[in-house]
Parts: sequence; structure tokens; C-alpha cells
Amino acid sequence: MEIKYTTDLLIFAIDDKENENCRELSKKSLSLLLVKRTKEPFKNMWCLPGGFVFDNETSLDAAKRILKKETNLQNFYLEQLKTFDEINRDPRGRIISTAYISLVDKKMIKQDLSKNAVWFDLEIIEEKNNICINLRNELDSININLLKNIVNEKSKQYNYKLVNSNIAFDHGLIINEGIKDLRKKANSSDIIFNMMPNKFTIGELKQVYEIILNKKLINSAFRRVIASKIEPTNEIIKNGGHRPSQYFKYKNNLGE
Amino acid sequence: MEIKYTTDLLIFAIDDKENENCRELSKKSLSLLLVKRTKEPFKNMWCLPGGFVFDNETSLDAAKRILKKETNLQNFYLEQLKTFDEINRDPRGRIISTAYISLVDKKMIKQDLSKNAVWFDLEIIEEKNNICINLRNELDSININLLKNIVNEKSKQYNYKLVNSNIAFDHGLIINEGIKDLRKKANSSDIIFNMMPNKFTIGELKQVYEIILNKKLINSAFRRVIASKIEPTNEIIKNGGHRPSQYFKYKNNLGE
DNA sequence: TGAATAGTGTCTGTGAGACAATATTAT
DNA sequence: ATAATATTGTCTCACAGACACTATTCA
Repeated sequence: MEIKYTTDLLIFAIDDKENENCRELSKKSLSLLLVKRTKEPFKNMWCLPGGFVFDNETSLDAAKRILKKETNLQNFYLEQLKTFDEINRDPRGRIISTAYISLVDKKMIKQDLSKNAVWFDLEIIEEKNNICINLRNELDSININLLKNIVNEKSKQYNYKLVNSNIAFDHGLIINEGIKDLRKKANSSDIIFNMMPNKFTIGELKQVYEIILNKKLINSAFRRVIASKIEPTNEIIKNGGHRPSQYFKYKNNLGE
Repeated sequence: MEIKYTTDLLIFAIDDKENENCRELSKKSLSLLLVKRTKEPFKNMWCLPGGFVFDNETSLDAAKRILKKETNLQNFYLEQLKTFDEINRDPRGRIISTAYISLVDKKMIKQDLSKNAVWFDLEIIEEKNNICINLRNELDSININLLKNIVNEKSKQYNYKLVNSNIAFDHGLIINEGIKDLRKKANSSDIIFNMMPNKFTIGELKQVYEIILNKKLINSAFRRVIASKIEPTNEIIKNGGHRPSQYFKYKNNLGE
């Protein structure tokens, strides 16, 4: 049987909502880029951007190419997530997919997105063994329901089954794995800064961490922890009816 | 071009060395299972156990099958590590490999290993940008030299280049990624208990953590941290010229 | 003046590092 | 007695959670 090799991309970014109350910081949300399928199978359904890996490229090369095609962005964070190879994951045959996570800064997208690509707001509701992922925008609403099972008790290793979803292929599974990975890495690395503009206030940065980790953070504790990773710029922004804030930028601590 | 899909396994275990001083605990080391290639390419060189993924199975199924074939073990920890798909990683053509990590308890291997499979002691020497991995046993000695490069400064994302090695294919790269993953997970999960027998003393457990993490641990601190993960059995072992120790077993804290 | 965020200070509890002290056994 | 590990205790320091307090701006 002939095997085909593809890649699928989880392109995450932060969305800034307009706010009617000019004093408040703009509300933010995690957003994920999806494209609408134009062909069978799953015609007219949403799915992750992706495509076949060419003979002369690796899956990472292909992921870079697709990121550029969909967003016109280059040189953003891109890392292998996992390979999905269930036998019947694609009705067209044996198609395996190595998924990648990319984190981008939406404001860097100068030109338009590719024709079929649209950002969706992402929300996760997690209960004991059920995970519900909602993707929403003005056009559509997508629901993904997953069941969580323990595989190996000694290592708290879980697997996830797709109960139902209105997204193409097994992309509900891929999105779920991607979110878990993003959260894990948000805690243990500086990955989040890939989604931030060059200059940002500590309040904005805290908002982003709160969205990714899905919990409220304590102001002073957050400042303490983040302090070593950022450095102040000379710029100050007066952005509403409150004390002005300083712009900070990411500090490279490579030597340490 | 036709693509072939394979899996390679990193099967890790802990080795107990005999000790001439009967008072001391037996020295331990991390060991990795390798097989000797019987065919070209890389004939007579060592490589990771692995093989083609059949049409009717996933790479995880194939990994389970190969683990059983090489060790006669089933139901041990097995988790996807990463997919390796460099274009020229295999001289026979475009062959991509999804690698898995398995952790096993050597003492559970009742029958012999498969004919070509042998355990090697593993040692890692890490300098600034150089990583040197040595695999040794009575039969042979394998050296793997890698260069570490930064890819994405904001996320401390690195990639590794194989400088030279006397192991087949890109398996030096796979081993390096596997060790990094093992260390990361040793700190953040209970994965290590998959390599332990059902009953063990805290001293033995500490030895294993020290080998994996490659650093000395403080006795009392280790006991404090590990206490919540283990529970005492009624058995006590008098194993030398020192105070006898209690056998412990892994405690499942799934409800918490 | 009040709403809202920026930024600082401080108290408390937890947990890790360091190390000391005691226990127990075989040789 | 001695070497070696087992087990417990304790002191200190770093850090996170919680919350209070001050600063500053615009409407």
C-alpha cells in the first residue's frame, strides 16, 4: 500500500478585542488559524492548514512553506508536535501527518491571509474525563468533544478519543494535543514571547499568560517571576484612564 | 517517490553491576538496547531496534510488536518521541521513522533477548555546544558526537547536528533526543517507576534518579519529595553491613 | 472624584538545599 | 570497632500565594 506523508499546522496567535470601556485593557483571546476545505473528503468543513510533504523537503520544510503560504510569515516559532498515523484517519488511504505548532504575532501579518484561512477564537472546557474545545468566529462555530483515558498509571500517560466533532479528519485530536503542549511549554520555557510584539506592557503579557494557562495570575507574583525575562525600554504608554505603563521587551538570557 | 514508514525504539533500562565491596549498594547504569545490522546498508554496525510499520497497524502498534520481538516484554511504558524525516537519513530511499521511547525493568525479561539484541551502558558528556554520547559493553564501544545550535532564542529551541558517530543511520540523533526527553519527563512525571521492580528501597530509587538526571541528590530532600509517590511494604531487606532498609512500592495517586 | 491599571511592599507557608545526628547491620 | 547505608530532624533560604497600599491618568 502506498503511504502519503503530510503535515498539519497549529498556528496560534493572540487576538485583541476592541473594548467599549476605554479604561480597561483590551480583552484578549487565543486564536487558531483554520482553512475551509474546497474538495472532498470533508468538503466545506474547516480543518488545519497543511499539505503534502514534497520529495525534496522534510516535514519541517513543508511546515515552513505552508506557514508562509497561509500567513506570509517567516521565521516564527515552529516545532514538531507529534505524528498522527491512525489507519483510517483519512478516507483517501494511508496518510500520515506530522503536526507542527507555530506561534505568531498577528500584528506582523502585513498582507492578507490566504483566501480560505480564517482565525477562530479558541476556548477549552475541561472536566474530569471530558474535554470540550470550542472554536468560534463571526462565520462559524466548531465543537470538539474528547474522552480522556489513562494508559499507563505509573507515568500518568493519557490518550484521547474523539467522541464527536464538526472539524475535518482527526484534527480535533491534533488541536487537543497542541493545546496541552502549548500549556506545558508556557510553564517551562519562554515560548509565549513568540506571540508577543517587540514591545509590550507587563499587564498585556500577564493577559496572554492567563489565556494560555487558563487561570488568573496574581499581579505581584507574576511581576516577580517575569522580571528576569524582560527588560524595560525607555518608552511609556498612556493608554487610558489609569497610571501609564512602561513598555518592556524580551531579554535574551542565553549566557546564563 | 515512494515513501516508506518505519519505527525505531529507544528501549531504556537500569543495569545492576556486581560490586566487590559487599557493603556498598550495587552500582547502577543506564542501559540502552541495540541490535547489530545483518544487512546493508550499515551492515555489522549497531542500530536501534526497529522496522517497517505494516499496512494494518499504527507506528505505536509496530513499536509494541518490536518491543515484544526483541525483549519478550509487553505492557511496558511506550510513548512517541519524535518523527525523523531528513531526506537522506536512509540511503535506500525516502524512509521516515517515528521513534518511540520504552522504559522497562530488566529483571522482568525471563527469556533471552532476540539473537542480535544487546544492552549497552550509556554515558553522556555535555559541554557548551558539544554533546558526546558513549555506549559501551564487553563487545563494543560506540561514540556519538553532536553539535548543539540555537534555533529560536525566545523559546530556547535547539537543534542538533551529528558530527560523527559509529552507529547506523541518524540513530545518534534519535538517542540524543530520547535522553533529553527522558530527563525532562523524569523531573515532571513518575515515568522512572516503569524501570523499577515492584519492590525497591529508597536508596535504590535514588540511585536510578541520580543516573537519569546525571547529578547527586541530597538524601533527606529526595526522601521528602518521593514520599508522596511511594508506600511502604511490610518487607525489610538486610542486604549488607549496614542498617536494613524497608521495601517500598509505587503508590497510585490517580484520585489526587 | 472615581474607575481602572501600574507598580511596590510585606506577611505567610511550602519546599528545597545543606548537613547533622542517630540506627543498624556484617565483617 | 568500622564501614556503609537507612532514617529522621532541623536550620536556612528562595519563592509563590495572598493581599494591601500607593501612583497616575482620563473622563
